[in-house]
Amino acid sequence: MRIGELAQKSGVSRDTIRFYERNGLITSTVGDSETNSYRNYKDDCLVWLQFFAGAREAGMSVADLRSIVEATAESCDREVARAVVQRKIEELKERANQIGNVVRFLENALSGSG
Amino acid sequence: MRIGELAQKSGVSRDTIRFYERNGLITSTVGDSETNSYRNYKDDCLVWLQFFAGAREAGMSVADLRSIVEATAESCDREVARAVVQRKIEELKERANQIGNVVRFLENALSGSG
DNA sequence: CTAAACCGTGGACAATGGTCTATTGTTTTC
DNA sequence: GAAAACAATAGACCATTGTCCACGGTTTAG
Repeated sequence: MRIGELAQKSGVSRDTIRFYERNGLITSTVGDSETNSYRNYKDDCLVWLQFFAGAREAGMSVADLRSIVEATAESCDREVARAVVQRKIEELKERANQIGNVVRFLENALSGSG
Repeated sequence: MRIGELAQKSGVSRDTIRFYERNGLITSTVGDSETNSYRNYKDDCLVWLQFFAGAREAGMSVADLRSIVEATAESCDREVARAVVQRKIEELKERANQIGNVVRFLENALSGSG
């Protein structure tokens, strides 16, 4: 599919898709038309982009995402990939914990001074 | 207390403290020495800074923090403050949820392709 | 055929959240 | 009293994460 369709389906803007591509989060191929150099995106790009959107909201950096993408590439060791992802999971859980602390602090502040 | 002590106790760098102060997260007063213009920070600055550190880790922006600080100022309506803080709490909980989704996605990816 | 919509490339611009440096003056410590 | 540590201010600088714009070319719809 072309970038416009991908953008529309994923809800991620063309510019951001290109930005992600420049940063190695997704890849595309140049189609074989002789008249243009439009790029082609496979379905898994859509899946990734949807994941990226959620992950960014969850506070993961583009660098984090890249490390996951890279680790899970076909060429990579399964065990290494597993370790990288596991690590990110731990970090996310820590972050969730931290959010819990902050929420408790704020709730406490509310009831304490209310 | 002076900025150095505050930095050391809070674990937040002088530069960052000044940055926060410029952005209205904390305030200080100029001491009454005739020879210098060193600023004075009260104990509650330390409490705030510790909160800020956790809140930033939890993904809150400086603007978020400012809105909390401003809403909870003495001069402000208790009910307004409560509403602002409650709103932030909801946002944090949403974020925690989002993290949960991402974690589940990643855990699934691990067990799915493992 | 023509206008509208699309595409690629490249680079400028912007907001956020700091960090570092330079300069000048003050305290503290030896 | 000299050196080391601290302080204030101002401004430069940096990475991150996009967004926007201009350009020239392509495809599609009417």
